[in-house]
Amino acid sequence: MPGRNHKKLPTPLNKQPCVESEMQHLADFKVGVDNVIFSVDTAQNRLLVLLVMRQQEPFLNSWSLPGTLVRQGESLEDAAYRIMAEKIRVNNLYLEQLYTFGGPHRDPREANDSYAIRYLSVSYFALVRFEEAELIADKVSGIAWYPVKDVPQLAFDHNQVLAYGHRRLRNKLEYSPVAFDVLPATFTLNDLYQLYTTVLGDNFADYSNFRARLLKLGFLSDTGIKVSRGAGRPATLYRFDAEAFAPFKDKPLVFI
Amino acid sequence: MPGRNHKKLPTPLNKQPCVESEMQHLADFKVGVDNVIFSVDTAQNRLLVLLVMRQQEPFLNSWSLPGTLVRQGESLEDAAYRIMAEKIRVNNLYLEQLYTFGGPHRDPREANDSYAIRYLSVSYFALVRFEEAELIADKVSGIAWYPVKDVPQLAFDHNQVLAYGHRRLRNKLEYSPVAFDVLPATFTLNDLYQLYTTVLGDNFADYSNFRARLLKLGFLSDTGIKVSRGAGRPATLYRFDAEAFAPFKDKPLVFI
DNA sequence: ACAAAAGTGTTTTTTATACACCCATGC
DNA sequence: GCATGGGTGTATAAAAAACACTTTTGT
Repeated sequence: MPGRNHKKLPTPLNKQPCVESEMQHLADFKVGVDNVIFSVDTAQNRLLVLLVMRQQEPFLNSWSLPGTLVRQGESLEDAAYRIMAEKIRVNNLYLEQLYTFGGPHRDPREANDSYAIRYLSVSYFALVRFEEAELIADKVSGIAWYPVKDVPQLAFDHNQVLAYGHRRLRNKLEYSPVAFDVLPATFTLNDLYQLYTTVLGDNFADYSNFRARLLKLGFLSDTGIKVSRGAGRPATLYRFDAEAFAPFKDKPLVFI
Repeated sequence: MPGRNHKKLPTPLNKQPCVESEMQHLADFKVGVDNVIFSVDTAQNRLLVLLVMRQQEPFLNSWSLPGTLVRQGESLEDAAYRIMAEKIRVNNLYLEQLYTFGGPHRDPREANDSYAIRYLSVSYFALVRFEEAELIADKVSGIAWYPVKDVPQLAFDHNQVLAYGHRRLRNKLEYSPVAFDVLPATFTLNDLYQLYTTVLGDNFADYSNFRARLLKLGFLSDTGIKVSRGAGRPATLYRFDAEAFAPFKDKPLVFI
């Protein structure tokens, strides 16, 4: 499990520094990139993650995070964007590296003997707008948004990767303005509030205080446009003002 | 640069799913682990990072972060702990994964043609107690604590890795109790305060408020022992009480 | 008219910040 | 006795939390 670690050091093995002759003991790797792609269905207040059905061994016909192996001349980030481009059509997205899982035997393709190629996975975390995201279902391959609450058993250690991504998402939402990457360009304060409650659970300020706090920060600009959603008073549409937000960057600001 | 990313997706290249025939286009990797090892010299109020002088090409005779290549059957974390054990003798340490740097051409051993082996680096972040850390200088290899303020040009992209590690250290210190892994088992509140100012700069609460806040949290237990350091009133030694801290775990608590 | 959704304001409590002051020791 | 580092308290400002209330729409 990634995260904190407190351990005693093994007793130092008074060994020689790494020399050429040791080359043969080094592991050879293929490097995979797996994306944890989140979106929020504001209509149904559900946090979703994108899963694909595996078309090949190992774990044929298991759901898994969309992933790929890194190609020659391709950076890790390139690979992560390639996965996105293959699975989904979006105009905006937020993407950052998550964690690298690299223990031996995490991939069954690694034969039992220790001379086989190792498979290492660098995971990326992505956030896209649900409404404008168009899934690319190439031929019969399964691809679907799953509510994170009921994801099934996944291939490899992907449940663990997902759990880690979910934790990161919660943190990101609290400490940085990623929310505005998932919402449409203009949104109501209620949309924003729903997003927060959906992802974080409703253990934070009530709507009235949430509202007051955010407006005081001053990086939401009133578009003047009102939109009516069924009964009730129409809501004003706001727009995220990146320039006005700039001064808050890298501050330990929390806007729950 | 690791961190936030907003990008347009490339236009989706309507390609086939990854099949066996593509195996030959995949990159082959050796995986390195590099550790950013910090300690704090409380006597001189300096934040230090451990550097080693490279004994081999590439970057022979450049300072670099201590690192190694991952061996067969060894996990990434194992490799990180092995580096520690080879360079330093300590009783306690904090260690966690930092970031994975994996672009092509980040290592000059990668030949110019794109068919060569790629070198990927998984960095780890470590924190040790300066006073009890004993450096292991195997034969003539250079190894030294450097004040982070004046680290020289390092091998590879290690200056970048260090910068990222430094950022993580500052965050960790603010949001989690790592400080108690670097301090001796018993310490004065001034030791703790010095540590914070050294790492974070003194842009936070004055000593009196710092003190009041921490004591109110209740996870520092008074040992009753007083210690005198030159002139002035003797200070009480405190001990970090992990059990009393437990309820604060995973809370968005900030104790600056 | 009234329910539903949006938006405003007020009160109370808690936390942050600044700073004044007392305490114990070495020299 | 006085400089030095350790420790306590108070007064003020700001932020968080709770919640009552008004406004504007659809039906």
